[in-house]
Amino acid sequence: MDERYSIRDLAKDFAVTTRALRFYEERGLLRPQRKGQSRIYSAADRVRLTLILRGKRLGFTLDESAELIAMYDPSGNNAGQLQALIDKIQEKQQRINAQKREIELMLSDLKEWELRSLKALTELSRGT
Amino acid sequence: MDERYSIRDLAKDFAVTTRALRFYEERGLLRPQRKGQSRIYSAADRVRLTLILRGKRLGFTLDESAELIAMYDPSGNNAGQLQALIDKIQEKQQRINAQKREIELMLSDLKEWELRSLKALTELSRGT
DNA sequence: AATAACGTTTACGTTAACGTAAAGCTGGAG
DNA sequence: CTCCAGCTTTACGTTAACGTAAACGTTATT
Repeated sequence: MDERYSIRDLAKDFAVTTRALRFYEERGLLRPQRKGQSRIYSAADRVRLTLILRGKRLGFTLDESAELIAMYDPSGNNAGQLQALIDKIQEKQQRINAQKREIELMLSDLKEWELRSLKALTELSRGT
Repeated sequence: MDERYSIRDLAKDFAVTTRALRFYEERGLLRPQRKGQSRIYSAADRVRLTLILRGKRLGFTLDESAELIAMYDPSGNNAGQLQALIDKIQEKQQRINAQKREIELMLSDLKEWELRSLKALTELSRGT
């Protein structure tokens, strides 16, 4: 249950480069153990990496993800942390919803134009 | 109806810096006229700027916005252009919807945790 | 022992979207 | 004419998130 993974295992499993993994560590987002000079990743590290990548997909910066992961961490888990985390994520949700509305507006505009130009074309071909 | 605006007018109206405006021009997204050495922006330029900023809010790069604006442009307006534009924007819409779903999942997870930890706390204070 | 296959550190390179600063026109108020 | 505010060009600086390359250690295999 506490499997050990090499850096290449992780890179392969998550489709990222080893450079990225070392970089995340440098930025404090991962803290793999060492066996000699080599890094050894645990299941917990995989969870953290999952969160990092999810953050990226949602447009968070690495610093933001670091913050979120720290809040996720059940070490200093006073309920305030959790609520703060929820707040942060809800903010993001607002932005995404705003984007959704904006792009829906663009599309309805464009489709209206499309209709109009189609009509214009057919009328034109009828010599109206 | 074909008002003329100085670079500072535009910067103020759209809350961007003059540097940004010159940069957009350098990247081919704006083409203001010149009166002597100074730039003179038209209503059409304002529309283009609106599209640029909308693009930014939606997470498009400037290059992508340039492409979209070119398609918007009614100069070479064969209906194919319009459809291609719609397609591109629908792609973006998919991504945004995916983000929306993903963040909703995160939130429901978090709220569930919240519930659990609250329960744990109260039970603990009751000495259960 | 030699080679291959991985891993490590160190460090410079890259792209995007401007920020910031320097230094020089220029048109209008006084 | 003089001067300043506002415009211009030129160019180097900045941040994020790695890419890329060099040079070197380690281990398992041949």
